[in-house]
Parts: sequence; C-alpha cells; structure tokens
Amino acid sequence: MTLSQTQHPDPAHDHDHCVHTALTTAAHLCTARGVQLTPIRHQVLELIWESHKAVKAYELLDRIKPLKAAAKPATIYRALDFLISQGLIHRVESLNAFIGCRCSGRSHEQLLLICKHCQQVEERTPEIMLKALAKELQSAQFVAHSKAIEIHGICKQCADKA
Amino acid sequence: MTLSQTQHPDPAHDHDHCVHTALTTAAHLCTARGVQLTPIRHQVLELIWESHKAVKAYELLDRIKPLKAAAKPATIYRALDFLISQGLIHRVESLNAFIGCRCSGRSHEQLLLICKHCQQVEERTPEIMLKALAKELQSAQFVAHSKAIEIHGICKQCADKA
DNA sequence: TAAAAAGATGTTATGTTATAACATTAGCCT
DNA sequence: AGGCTAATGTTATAACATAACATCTTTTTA
Repeated sequence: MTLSQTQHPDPAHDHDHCVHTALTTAAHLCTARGVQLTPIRHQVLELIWESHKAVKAYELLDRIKPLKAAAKPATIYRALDFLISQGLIHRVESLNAFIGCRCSGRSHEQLLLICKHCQQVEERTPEIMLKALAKELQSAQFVAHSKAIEIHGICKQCADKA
Repeated sequence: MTLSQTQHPDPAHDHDHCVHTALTTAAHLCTARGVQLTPIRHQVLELIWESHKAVKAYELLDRIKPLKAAAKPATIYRALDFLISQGLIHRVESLNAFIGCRCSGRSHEQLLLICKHCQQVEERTPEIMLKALAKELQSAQFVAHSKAIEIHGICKQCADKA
C-alpha cells in the first residue's frame, strides 16, 4: 500500500492519448455490460475529455449545439446521468461540473484535487486515506453508498509558475 | 490519536442544549472577532439549528418570512455567507444545503456523514484519516484551501430501525 | 411476423439554486 | 455635519436541473 502517483495535471502530457484511452475503454466497457454508448453519449463523453478541467452541463450544451442543433438541457443531463451510472465520468459536487473518470469500472472512491488557478482536476485513489476512512465509517456504524472527497487549492504546476 | 466519537444523530439527545450551545458560542465568537451577529444572521443560524438535517436556502427563506416578511433570497444568502465565513455553519456541497457547525472556530476539516433516510448530518473530525489526507496532499504537492468530504449512506439509527 | 415491452431521444415547460447591481439605512469616527 | 464602512433592501436575472409527456427505435416474445 503506497501513496498514489501523480497523474495530472502535467502540462506536457499526451492528451490525445488520454482521450483515446478514455473513449476506447468506455466503448469496451459498455459493450461488455450490454449498455449503449449512443452517439449523443459518446459526443458528450468526448467533449468532457477535451480537457482535464471540470465542465458544466450548460457548457456542454453550448458545445454540442454545432453538432446537434436540437440539443436541450435534458439531452445533456440524460447523457451525463448515463455516463455517471457507468462510472465513466464524475460529478464534481462542489463545482456543479463534470470530469472524465480515469479508472472507469474500477474502485470508485476517489479524491479530487481541484486547482483554483488552472481549473484542472486531478483524480487520485489514496489507499491509506481510504482505508482510514473505511475504518472511521465502520466505527460510526455508517453504511456508505457514495463518497465525495473534493479538495480545492493550488496544484503544483500553478504554484511553481507563481 | 484516536477515532472520533459518535456525536449524532442520537434520537434521545438534548437538542435544546445543542441549540443553546451553538447560539451562545456563536455570539461569543463574533464578539471576540469584532464581527456582528445581527438579528437576521442570528435568526438564520437559529433556523439552521432547528434540527440536524441539512437545510436549503429557500427553506430558510420560507421559514424566516413569518418573522421577516420582506426577506428575499439575497437576505438569506448573505446571512449564509457570513455564517460560513465565520465557521458557524457548513455548506453541504452534495446537497446544496447547510448545517450548523459543531466545532466553530476550531479545526475545520470535517467529515460529513449524510443519512439518506433521516436526512441528518453528522460531523466528525477523524484525525487518522485527515493525517493521511494531509500526507497525500503533500505527496501531490497540492496546497489545499478547502476540503469537502461528504459521505452519503445510512446511519446506525436508521439501519437499526430497518 | 406482428404485437408488446424496454430503452433512448425529442420537446415543452417549469422548478430550484444563486448572484449581480444598485439603492438605502444604520452606526461610527472625526 | 460630513464621510466612512458594514449591513440590508430591492429588483432583476443568471445558472443549474428535472418533470412530464410524445415519439421513435430496438429487442423480445407470443
């Protein structure tokens, strides 16, 4: 059991690779699960993966309109609900926004590090902390269904620049 | 360093005591800090402390109207902003709602256990977990400004009843 | 293969949460 | 009195999200 490794936001990383991995993994998972990654859902997922910044539902709506002029809020929210239910994206509660999930289909307890400066969100799965949390919940006799652990602050890259 | 003790929601607890403690502590803290716990702010704080359930801004608005017919959304949100800035309440990000803070003026990293059944929110300060989190943040070289750790599930009391 | 069921999307309307912007008031300091 | 700051009043609107019902498409099954 170790501390999780830094995954983002590295300004030099190959983002096309992130996107490609996310989309192909999503496609495989949906096939394996017998659920449909329809064109709308795929487009929304792709838009979310355009960057590592959390993106708002109405931003997605604006950005999908060139492709789908008839898109309405429900169009987006339904796609988001699906993607969340499949663990392909996360909702960032403290921002009312959404980010792509880097570990779809696995684990699903994550720490989100949200940079106030660059808006990028880093997802981590810090095992030691999560074990301690599990223990705390056990001691409280609280049965957890979902967990939101969201830290706002300044990421290393932005701190270095300043 | 130990696991934090259960504080709530205990159906048999003396809630008048909670309220009294919260309000007198708030008054003292504000005096000490040279900030004003005005009538509006006091009323909002009192309304929030009516229970251990998270309460929505517009619920507060409805409930304050008998006392203050002219109350508007801004009336409430400004009071909430003040109370949050003084650490007297917490915003529950995942509910868009607010709860009274049990440890005003102290610490301020807290775990919120949110019961889906009774809606009550328990605030804990689990030292082991928070140390592990601090270590994780350090390893990520992320400078935290604020932390939201919110767990949704079923509390002991509701689990026992079922 | 036709009918039924389930899943996805279209469409309209509305509900909910939150803030901006500017005016007014109250208390305090000089 | 004049000027400052903090708080509140007031109007309007922005931002976020869902309900409800219609339609279409795919799969199931009688």
